[in-house]
Amino acid sequence: MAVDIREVARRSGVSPATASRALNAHPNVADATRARVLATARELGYQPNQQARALVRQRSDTVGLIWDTGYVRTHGRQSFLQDLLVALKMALAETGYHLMLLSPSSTAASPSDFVSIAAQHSLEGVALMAVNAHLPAVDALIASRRPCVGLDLPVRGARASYVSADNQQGTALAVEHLAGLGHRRIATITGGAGMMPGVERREGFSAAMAAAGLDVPPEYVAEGDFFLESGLAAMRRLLALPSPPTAVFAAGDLMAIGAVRAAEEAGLSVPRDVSVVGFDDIEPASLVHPGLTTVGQDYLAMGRAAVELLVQIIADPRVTGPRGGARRGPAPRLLPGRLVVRGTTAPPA
Amino acid sequence: MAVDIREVARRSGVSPATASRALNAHPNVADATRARVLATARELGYQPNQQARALVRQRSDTVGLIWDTGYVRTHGRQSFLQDLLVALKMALAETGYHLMLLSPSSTAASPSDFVSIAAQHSLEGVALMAVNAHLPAVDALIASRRPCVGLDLPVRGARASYVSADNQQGTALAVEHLAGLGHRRIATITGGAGMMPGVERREGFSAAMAAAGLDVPPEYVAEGDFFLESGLAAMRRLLALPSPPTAVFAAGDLMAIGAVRAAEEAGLSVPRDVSVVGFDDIEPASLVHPGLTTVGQDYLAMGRAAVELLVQIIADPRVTGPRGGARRGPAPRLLPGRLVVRGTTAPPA
DNA sequence: TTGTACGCGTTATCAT
DNA sequence: ATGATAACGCGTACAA
Repeated sequence: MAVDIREVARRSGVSPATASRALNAHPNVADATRARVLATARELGYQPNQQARALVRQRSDTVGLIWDTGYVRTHGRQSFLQDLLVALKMALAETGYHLMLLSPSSTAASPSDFVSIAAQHSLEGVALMAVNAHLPAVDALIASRRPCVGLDLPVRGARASYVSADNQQGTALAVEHLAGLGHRRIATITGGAGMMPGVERREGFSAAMAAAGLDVPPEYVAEGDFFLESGLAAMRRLLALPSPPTAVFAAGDLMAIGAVRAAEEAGLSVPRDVSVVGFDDIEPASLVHPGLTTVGQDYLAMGRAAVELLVQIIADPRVTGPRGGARRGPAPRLLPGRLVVRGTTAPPA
Repeated sequence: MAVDIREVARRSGVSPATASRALNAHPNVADATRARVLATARELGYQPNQQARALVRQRSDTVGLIWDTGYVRTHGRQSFLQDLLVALKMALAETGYHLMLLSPSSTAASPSDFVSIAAQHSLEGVALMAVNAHLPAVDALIASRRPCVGLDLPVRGARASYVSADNQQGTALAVEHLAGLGHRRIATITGGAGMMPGVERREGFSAAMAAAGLDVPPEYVAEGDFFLESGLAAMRRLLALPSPPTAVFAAGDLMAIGAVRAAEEAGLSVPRDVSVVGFDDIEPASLVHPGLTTVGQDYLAMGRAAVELLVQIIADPRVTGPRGGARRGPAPRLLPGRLVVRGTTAPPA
């Protein structure tokens, strides 16, 4: 049914080798011959078999995505990651790569042996999302020198790097906005301690507050986990404080929305009684009322950056420096956030 | 670097053929031999090359997803589709299939030749999302007899079927809820005319209204396209009517949220002055204030159903009935919706 | 410039 | 029960 390269060759009156060369734009083939082969190929609707191609070329024009969606069952969706996936797909499409979704749990044999998965499919690169960066399986993957790019995940290695929001800058934007409005008692609701965005935004908050000459009492740091409920709970704790904050920076929009809800439940009005700023600018941020003031990430740009980075690492000749060169891969790409002022921030009462 | 089956065979003292049989649980192999092969395979960390495997077996344990995300650039994200993708991925992972994201535009040669794409990768099945079901490329794909499953897309064929919400039932739920509250002047904001959900919910609305003994004047049908802006615009038109509706059923949550916003902009209070019901129960539905009353879809169940359907079609021996049997594939799976009552519905003033 | 022959890693057929 | 051998479809030394 499917027409193979030998058929094309035969109908063109050349050998399969020549046909292959013609089709793959090799230099040493007569123009007339190439034209003839290309013509019959088009005519026959020839499409090279990717399996065979990958087998002999040892590459597959495919990158894999490792994304542990286990949290969905217990906590619900995470919009930003979904947006990111779409962006990744779109950016990848333009480069000609396909994207294969691998499930850490899909290999019954070795539950999370990313190295094997990648090798089995001759993946040219791997993108990682929402997995614990400290997993041995991730270390092993990086050590295997297969091109890797982390999305909001600090993977570094000879052929690995990552993209993420510039959390320091973004957080500073939020704090400056709040301070600029006149707030001095500013608290934060943090993301999970294990995730880079959580950690960096937590640290960025302290730094930005210090830069603004503001104090951060320990009780003004309420721990959350990026999901709605944790924002609700954290805000309740903050509001119960003897000296509650007049503004809150939440490390994620979902938590910020939870915080707003908690404030309203407590009989407060946002932003009159308390201001709230989020991070990410997920779709609901513009839909809730009042609209959430937040630090927006350009997820399409982030997807593009991730692909650029990955392509760059893939293209990089695997030159091992002296002594096997434990060289670092390209520098991470930090994408600046922009402040999106909506309706949850105002000067303190 | 990677260890192949011949290495395993050699170290086990058997031929590659026997090693293959042992590893693939073939019947005719001595227990002792199998044990030995399995042991050395594990010891060596042997992982079969999927390319080679797919090449010779003519199948790849991979299903493709065709999802045209072109709309993202112009209209923005569509949460429900993203949710659906996640569900698909999760369900697929449990069956051992991998999921390959194909971009209609990723093949420079033939822009949307799904048949070729599927053939090139030996895809065992293809899932379709957000593509125009009337595209010639889709017809060709179905005609190629490659197992297909549409997600909210009415693809039918010998080896093709689809899953979708039971739009008739879901819409009836919404209308009955509204009628039960005492509303009689109920309008609808429709989805795109080209998409199945839009069409079916439009028709379901008329049917449900008729069943409730209510009239639907033509001006009570405002056309939208599932995106927020269209909901806003449609609601403005409805409210400008000489005799505006007291309740509105929007075919999608985003449009419903837009409708609520338009009502508020017009100085109306929801649900006191006008009630609004949506469809899908996307994440923002529970986040907006007041919470959106809507017809909830279980997206995880839908993903599972899609995978079950696809697996069923794949497993089905391609028995062609008499005369080449243009038999229909399995019946579509319609998933019932459930009414999620939140804060945008109340009895008419 | 072109053709021959081999190998990529695996499974399937047919002997034994 | 096991082993040799031949595919699967393609790219690429090497020879011509």
